[in-house]
Amino acid sequence: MSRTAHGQPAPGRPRSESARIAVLHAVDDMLVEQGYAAMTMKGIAERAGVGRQTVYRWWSTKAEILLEASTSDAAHELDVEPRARPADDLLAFLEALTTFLTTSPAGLAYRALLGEAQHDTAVRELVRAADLIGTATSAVLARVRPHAAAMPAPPLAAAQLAGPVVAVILETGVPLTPAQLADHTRLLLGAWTAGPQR
Amino acid sequence: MSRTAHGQPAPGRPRSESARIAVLHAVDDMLVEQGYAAMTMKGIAERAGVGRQTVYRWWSTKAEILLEASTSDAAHELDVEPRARPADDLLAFLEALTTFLTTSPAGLAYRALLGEAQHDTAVRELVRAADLIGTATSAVLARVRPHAAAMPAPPLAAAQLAGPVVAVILETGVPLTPAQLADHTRLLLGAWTAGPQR
DNA sequence: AGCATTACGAGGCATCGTGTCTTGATAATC
DNA sequence: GATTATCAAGACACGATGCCTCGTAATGCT
Repeated sequence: MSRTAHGQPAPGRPRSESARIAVLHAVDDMLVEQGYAAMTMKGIAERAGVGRQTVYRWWSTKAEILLEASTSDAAHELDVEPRARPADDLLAFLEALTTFLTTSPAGLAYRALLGEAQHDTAVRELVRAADLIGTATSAVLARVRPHAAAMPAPPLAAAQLAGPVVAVILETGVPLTPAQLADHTRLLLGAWTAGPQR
Repeated sequence: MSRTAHGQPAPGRPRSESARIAVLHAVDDMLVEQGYAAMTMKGIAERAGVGRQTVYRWWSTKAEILLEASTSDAAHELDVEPRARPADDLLAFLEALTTFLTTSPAGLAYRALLGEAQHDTAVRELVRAADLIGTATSAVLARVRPHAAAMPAPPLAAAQLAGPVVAVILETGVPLTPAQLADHTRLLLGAWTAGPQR
């Protein structure tokens, strides 16, 4: 349980860690009930039954709370069961990624954070440091790499695999279809397996 | 010069189109001077030497103004000169896209809009309707398609080409390197040319 | 030219969110 | 049982929003 950023959380020890947990639960609930835009620091405090100063004591922005509230869920949802065939492995991951970004509360939170990151440097650092999608993508790629001799280095390969999925959702809100995901993995895996075509 | 959304801009015709232009110029300037986050409707009006009501008369949100102010610049910057070889054509486009998203004022505006779109449905519709990146990408792909027999249908192909570039910038703020862009185009073009590897 | 219409700049207004500060109650430590 | 410090609650100043009202000036129609 990191103390988040904000410096140390105060000299005295927290009388109740439960205040932190109440806030995180409140944020979880409010996110699905009213969405990110309608969430306010004041509203979070009231919903959590907590003083406003208590919220500010541990987090300095909505983004920090949201990230802490959704990180573990996100990591769990993007950690797909390995499949025997590489193509199935990649496809299962991309489908999980799509579900995450379009329907999961944690995914919606992540998209909101990604949005804030575009005009707030501090949030950008938070998102980059968490790197939820990059980490999950790399895990899958590590399993597939032995079967794909021509796969580029991790950063580019991860971008090639997940980038199209992420970008389309961020730009339009509508994900690639399962058929498109299948075509994408097939083409990419083919290129990674076959080697450069000069 | 479209009248933007907002319904009709009012029954009477604009006494001076110059008010609109002043606002658009002010937004352009303020975007580079203070960034999107610091921009306010009040500030825009004052900077443009215009009453606040005048701003609200023609645009209902900051996002609408920003989109109108940067659309033509964006389209121009993403319209790259065709190259003889398909690989060069794709690479030149991706480099232009990278420059656009990381250094151009219009590109920064577009990223800010993309950010807002993640928690504002109305903005999402605006961005989707404009579809600046998708349009530019499709134009390039149309030139390359004759040389790439196995290229998927336009929506997927566009996502495969531009998605990784866009996603990495949105997620980290740091673009793919020129070398990575070159590797990406080479691999993609190879896969599109060679056909499915089953 | 003259009149009605309507946008215009300026700024007041209520409302809301933010982040800080204060208060009185409550729990932990000695 | 006294001291200390956290806590919930809410007051506060500030800034942004979007609406509304002025008096003014430009436009369209006759």
